[in-house]
Amino acid sequence: MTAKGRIILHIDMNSFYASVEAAYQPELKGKPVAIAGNPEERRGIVVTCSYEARAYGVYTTMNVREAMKLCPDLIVLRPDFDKYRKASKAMFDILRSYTHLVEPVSIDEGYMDLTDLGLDDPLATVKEIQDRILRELDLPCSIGVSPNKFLSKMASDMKKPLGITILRKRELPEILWPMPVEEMHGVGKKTAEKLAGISIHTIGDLASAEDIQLKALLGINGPRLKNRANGIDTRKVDPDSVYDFKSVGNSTTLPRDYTNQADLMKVLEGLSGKVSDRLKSKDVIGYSLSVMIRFKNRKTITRSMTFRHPLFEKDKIAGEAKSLFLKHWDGAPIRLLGVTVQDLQERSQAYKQIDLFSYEEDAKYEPIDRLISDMEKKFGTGILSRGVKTAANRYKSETSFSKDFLDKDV
DNA sequence: TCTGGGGTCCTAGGACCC
DNA sequence: TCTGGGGTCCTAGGACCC
Repeated sequence: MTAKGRIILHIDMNSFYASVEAAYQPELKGKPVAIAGNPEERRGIVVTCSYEARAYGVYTTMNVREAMKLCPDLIVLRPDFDKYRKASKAMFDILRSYTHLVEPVSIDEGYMDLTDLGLDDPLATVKEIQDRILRELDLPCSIGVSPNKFLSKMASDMKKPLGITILRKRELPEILWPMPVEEMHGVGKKTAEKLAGISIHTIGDLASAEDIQLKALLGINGPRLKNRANGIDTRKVDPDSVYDFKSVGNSTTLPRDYTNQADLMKVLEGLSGKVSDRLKSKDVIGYSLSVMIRFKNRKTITRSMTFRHPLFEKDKIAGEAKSLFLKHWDGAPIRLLGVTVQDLQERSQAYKQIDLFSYEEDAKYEPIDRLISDMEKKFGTGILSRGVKTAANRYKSETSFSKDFLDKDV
């Protein structure tokens, strides 16, 4: 049987932020470098570090002061995301010069599908890609090559930095199956613990586990992980997936725990402003809002609300975020606040809905609960029920929210 | 080891509809 | 009045990833 599998690549930039800094400042090369927040603040943690720093035991999420104890010569730089975004774009431009089937996953990694290029020697092309990124941008990457996304992702992780790893299906028993199951992409600490409970310790154990048992333990994720362990993954490389944002949020750990309401309101305003700016620059609007609250003891809650009218203006987002926060705050010291807008839609798609629902000036921008109570006053209590909410959502893009709509059999 | 900020996807219960 | 089954929406939380 001829191998008619696909040729999927996973490109993973090596210690990306640190490498970008070294590309800008060659004197950093060969030195222990960490990108981190301010060590004076509790936010001061290592975001990325060079391989030289890792040799000292420095790792991502480590406190900067901890890191400097381990490595006194550590060069600590503040992150410069504009720089990283620019480098990322240049990197993806190189990938796209081969095929449009490039799917960015994050700022420093992505997938490519080379199948349809009909290459005689795919490996030569893979080497060329790695080489060009290194020569043209001065940035190292590791590349995994296999018939699907999952295996390529696993493969790119196997040789760093500057590795190229080819993973063929027939090699799975030898290469993949002996690995601890927690090294599988998609298996974290909790899942690994659960799996250990039914004596699954390696990827091979998972590959031969009972479907029913996995489903009972992990839900639909169980059989999916088992498939991956067997090298089965049918996900396509989708160049458009980057444009499907599901949410836009900003959060911040406060310099100290706050209890003063005015201070907290200021923070929420700042976060709302950032979210609003980002929504506008992406040209999207949202229909629900959630506020994340982390207390002194690190316990974290989220409180959310769905709206009839789109959110994108700073004042609107801030107003709703504040009232949502105040509704659930008892004065306890706060460590972190976050504001996120979800249920996004392209702004161009949204104009008609704004029109449909502005049947009444003061109903504009009201959350549905208030809108409904207003309408009950107008049309009588009997006519409206909770079901109207569901129905309104179902029909929101097809019909107008008017007396006509209320007369419909819903 | 006591720790950031950006996300995605899944689960589960209550309320409701048909 | 009690009964069932399929489904959606909303909210909250958890696991995971980079």
